[in-house]
Amino acid sequence: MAIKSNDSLQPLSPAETEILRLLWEIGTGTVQQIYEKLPSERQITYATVQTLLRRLEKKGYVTHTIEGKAHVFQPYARREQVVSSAISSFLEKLFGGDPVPLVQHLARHNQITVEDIERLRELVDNHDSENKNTTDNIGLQGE
Amino acid sequence: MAIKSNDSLQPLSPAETEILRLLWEIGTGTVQQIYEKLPSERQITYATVQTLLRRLEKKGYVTHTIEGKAHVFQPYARREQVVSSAISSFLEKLFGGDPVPLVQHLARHNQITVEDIERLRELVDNHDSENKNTTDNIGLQGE
DNA sequence: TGACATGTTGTACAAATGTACGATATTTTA
DNA sequence: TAAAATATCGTACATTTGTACAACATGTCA
Repeated sequence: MAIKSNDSLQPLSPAETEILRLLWEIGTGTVQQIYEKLPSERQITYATVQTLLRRLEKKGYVTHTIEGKAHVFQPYARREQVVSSAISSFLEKLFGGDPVPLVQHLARHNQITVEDIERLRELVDNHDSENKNTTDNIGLQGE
Repeated sequence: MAIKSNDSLQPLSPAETEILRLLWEIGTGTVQQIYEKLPSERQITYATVQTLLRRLEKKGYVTHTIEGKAHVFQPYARREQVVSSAISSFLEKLFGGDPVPLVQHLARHNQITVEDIERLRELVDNHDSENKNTTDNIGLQGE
């Protein structure tokens, strides 16, 4: 079966996201390798990981080449894009698209530190010099 | 049917989250009112909103009282808690639990401004004086 | 080269999700 | 008070999701 064409990916389910993330981490890998990378509390079988990878491929998020008898998977869709759209739809559902409450929540719960924020500020500052008018850009636009 | 007891809520689906958020916004409301609050692009029927509210109630996220012939719904689970757990599981799947890449992404894409970050810093700073040792608290712990 | 180990494929299947219709009950209102 | 409007309730139903087994294929190693 042909994989889905690259543009406009089908939605990623949570379990699929989890697997895709592991693949991003190792760059490229077999079912085995991904399976092994699962935290031990995560009790699913090899077969399940395999199914998830099959689905990811069908949806156009990964591809594979064959090496020996095993499939070697690698990410296919651009990570940046996948992450973007995951964040967008998450923000949309939970906060109507406004990212600020999300970040506030993280700050309040000490999940980001002063240092993190310091670093962020530099990030935004630099970005600013290339893209003016960052100041009032709140929220997501396209929907 | 009895609603689920308050502790350890069942998972929220995206569509349910969307509806619950609207209810949070208006505080209290009938199916009608929530239905009307949906963005016009969101093409679902009154009946669907109703079903979603029924499911939210069954899962313990909302309750209702009766007013005239209509049900008036209101949030039941603590918003803070719901948001927390939604963010946690989102972060878990997409970034293995680390919130920093998420915030970085938002910063890079100009979805949070320098001002936002400034405000955040104050937030964290104040928090710091009450809870020492925020400095190296990165990521989520419990899993 | 043949048995063993390890992969993949086909398939399954219950539960959750998204969506909504039709019947029935109950207010309103003319 | 009868009809119109509006709710709820029961139910349905196609998909997607999470999970996994059994059968079959194929490298690999003794």
